[in-house]
Amino acid sequence: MIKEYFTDGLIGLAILLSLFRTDLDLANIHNLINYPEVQDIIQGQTAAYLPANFHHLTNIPHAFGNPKHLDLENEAFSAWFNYHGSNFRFQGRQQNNIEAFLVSGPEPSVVSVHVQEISPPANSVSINSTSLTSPTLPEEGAGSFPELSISNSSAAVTSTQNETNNSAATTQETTVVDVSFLFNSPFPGCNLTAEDLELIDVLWRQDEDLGVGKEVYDANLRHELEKKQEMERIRLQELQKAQLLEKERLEREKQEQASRWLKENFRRDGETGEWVRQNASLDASSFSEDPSQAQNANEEFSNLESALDYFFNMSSEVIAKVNETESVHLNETLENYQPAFIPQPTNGLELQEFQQIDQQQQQPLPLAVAPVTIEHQDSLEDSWEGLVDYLKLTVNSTEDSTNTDLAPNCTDNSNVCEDFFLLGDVTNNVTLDSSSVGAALPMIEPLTPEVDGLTIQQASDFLLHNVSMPADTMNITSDLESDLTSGPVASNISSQTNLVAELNSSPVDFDLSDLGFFDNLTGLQEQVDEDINMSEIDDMFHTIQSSGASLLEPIMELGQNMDTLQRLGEEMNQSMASLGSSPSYEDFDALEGLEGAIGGSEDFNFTDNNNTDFDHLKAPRRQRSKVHHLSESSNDSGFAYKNGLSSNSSAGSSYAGSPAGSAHGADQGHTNLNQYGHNGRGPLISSHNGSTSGNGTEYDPHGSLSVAQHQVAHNHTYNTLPGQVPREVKKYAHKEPSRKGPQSRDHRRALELKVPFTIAEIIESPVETFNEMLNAHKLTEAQLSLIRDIRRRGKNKVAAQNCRKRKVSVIVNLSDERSDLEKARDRLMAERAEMEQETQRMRAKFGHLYAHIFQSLRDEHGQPYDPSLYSLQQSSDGNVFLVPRNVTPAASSSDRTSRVISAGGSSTGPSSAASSASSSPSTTSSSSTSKSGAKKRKAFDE
DNA sequence: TGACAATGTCATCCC
DNA sequence: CAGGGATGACATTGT
Repeated sequence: MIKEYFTDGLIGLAILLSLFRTDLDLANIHNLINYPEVQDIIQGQTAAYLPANFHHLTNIPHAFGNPKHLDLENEAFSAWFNYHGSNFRFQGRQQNNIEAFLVSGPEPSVVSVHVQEISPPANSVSINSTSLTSPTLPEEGAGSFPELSISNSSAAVTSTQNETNNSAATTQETTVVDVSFLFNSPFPGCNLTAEDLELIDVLWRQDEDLGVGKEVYDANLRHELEKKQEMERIRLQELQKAQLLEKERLEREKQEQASRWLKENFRRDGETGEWVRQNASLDASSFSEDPSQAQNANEEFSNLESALDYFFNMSSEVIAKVNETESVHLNETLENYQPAFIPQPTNGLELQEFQQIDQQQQQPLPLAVAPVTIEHQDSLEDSWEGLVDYLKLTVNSTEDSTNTDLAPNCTDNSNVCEDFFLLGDVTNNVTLDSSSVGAALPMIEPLTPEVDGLTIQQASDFLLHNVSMPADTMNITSDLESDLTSGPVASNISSQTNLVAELNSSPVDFDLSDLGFFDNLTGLQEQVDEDINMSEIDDMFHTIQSSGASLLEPIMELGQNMDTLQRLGEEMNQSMASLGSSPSYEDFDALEGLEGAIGGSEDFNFTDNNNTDFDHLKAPRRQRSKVHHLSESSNDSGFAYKNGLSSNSSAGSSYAGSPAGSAHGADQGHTNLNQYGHNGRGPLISSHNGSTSGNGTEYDPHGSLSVAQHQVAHNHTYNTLPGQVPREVKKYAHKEPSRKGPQSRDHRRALELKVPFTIAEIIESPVETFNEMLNAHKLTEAQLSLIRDIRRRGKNKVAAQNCRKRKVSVIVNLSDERSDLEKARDRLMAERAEMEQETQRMRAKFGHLYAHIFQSLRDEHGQPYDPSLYSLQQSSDGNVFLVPRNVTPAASSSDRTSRVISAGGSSTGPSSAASSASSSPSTTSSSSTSKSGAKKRKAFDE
């Protein structure tokens, strides 16, 4: 509807605004302009649906190179506008009132991360009102886009200055406002006045205050940096490829050697497929555990175990390669090929730590092999059995990715990682040391080919977020793993996740994670190391279950947005539920009772397979019971229920015709409901004759028709032992004649009137037969009436019985549904509580990390930022920004922003004060309290 | 003997 | 339209 409205009514206005390239706020046009339709028209198709995200500077360098980009919050423009006292009212977009963002440049410290600032002119104290923002648009070129310069003075600027200004304008999201229609004096060639430069300098100084490096703004510097990094990346990739090729070649050779050795010394049993030693003389030598035998390549396979072990290791490596993950298997191979994988020690400390990790990871392999090989070296049989056992063990360990082998090592590994993080924490610096980054990359990249792009991207991106977020992701992953481990997951999954947690060098503990989180601000190697683990985890989960893999998908994306933390928890819980981590054991209660009640029905034996899948269990159960009930109802009474109730209430048909159900006495009557609840749902094997009358009364037809139709051995003897005769059967068997009632009355009357048919014949015979019977005999009117009444009453009696059975079954079903719903409710409530707990935990962790990061930030004076004035915000793409909080105009007098603005000369009082009262997108509600008309977004948020 | 459950019967609706 | 199923209401029977 909105679209229609705008396309019909406001399209003209949008086009006009597009021509003006302004977002003048005339009569609340501001709101209209922000509609996507209008933005679409003004800025282009894609820009309209992208929120003006000013945080994408590095990722989208030319996000604001859009010549149509609207920015009237630019304070310079505002100053100009206020100076001219225009009637126009410019309204800033509150959600864009980001005044600062924290970046960390390649310089080793925050303070030094600054651009080569342009020395401001001496007369820059007050900005000439006519010097407006730079309208330059580097993308468009100077001449191709004759933008406004309000200044009529076409002050000559040097080309260098112009270029610099272009860069500055680009990165500072300079307001592009074409107000030439106001002055009819378009600025030719984007030449800037000296005042423009002064303003730009002022703005730059603002940026410097907030620790913005020039390279962030300067596209040329950025491009150079990216080029350099790209070349380095290519070089590393080539080196890595060469190493991989070498490694593969060595592996192939070794595999061939192992195969050759196996063929020489063993033969494969054609029947069993087992490896049998060809020559017993090998026993003594080849199965000894003399370590000296494993010196050369051939001797490495001096015993079958080692050869097969190598094979399995190879298979593990293949798995690892397929997953494109450098997992523990690869680390195992490092034991043999370590020289090929040791990177150039550009950073001694880090390399030392890295090697420590490697050594830690390499330890378990011999530990795992040794006991097995020692154990089976006595005789051929023993060796054979041992081989089989070992194969099992090896297979298991292969499938589990040597989780058991790594188990004793994980703690040490974690400790190493912890130390690793702690070492990184020593620097305690927000910025990235380019040298350390460069040192870390060649170390890690050979092991992390799949994170290559990520690494390079992050190496080229010095924003705080890009180094912090993966760590955050890892922390979450650690939480996930811990939760999975602690959760009631199946044992194998649990072990897998344990392994994942072990493989993940990132400590699960919060404090350790915290350290890891922050240390990622100072170095990339930890992050990349964790990326390795992320890949490992991802692949692990792929190998565990697809649902498990689905767990990690959102996790990987989670690093993009901290807001998804809670969502992750929910997804995690859901996935855990889907994994069967929360099996609904209570659902088996009914089944178990049912199984016991049905007494030998094989259809429900599937409950023995320990299938914990709730849905898969319940669906067949209900289907089968329904099928049985339907057949039962048709068999039992011979009635085909026509109404809609039949399908649902047919469950009660199991109760139909049951002597236990129909003829039990008062002693059982009180427990009817529960009795039916268990008994009425199963496929009842009726032991009675399956008569339609069902309760064995005197006129129970026991007809041949019914008997012929109901040969199914239904057992309606509920709650009776196999050899026990049901009480009701006994009762009716012996007490039928004693029962006084309508049946006997009809029978008596029939006898009195000498009706030549039995009651059963009257009732059970089909209509045709019944009519033939009547026609075949000469019957009086009284006899005919009695016969018809008997038939009617008999039919109705059966119908009443069935009706009552159905009623009971409906009640039972409703009761069961209620019970199920109650159980589901309890389960959901428990899950909810669990998720809330998890959410709280995540919140607490987030708060802690937030505080940790915030306290680590320093301004240009080395002073920490005031948490009351600044806050860390994260955009949707994962960028983390330091943005000022919404402060009151009085408080903003001491604010840096306002200080800069006053130095810029645009001292328009309320305007400048309000300009500092900007807010982040997440605090727009609070920012709405400030004066809306005069708010302006800081120009340096790009 | 009354309460209660089971069952039968009737009336009615509906197919 | 008759036969018969379904069902509410009531009656009957047995415990």
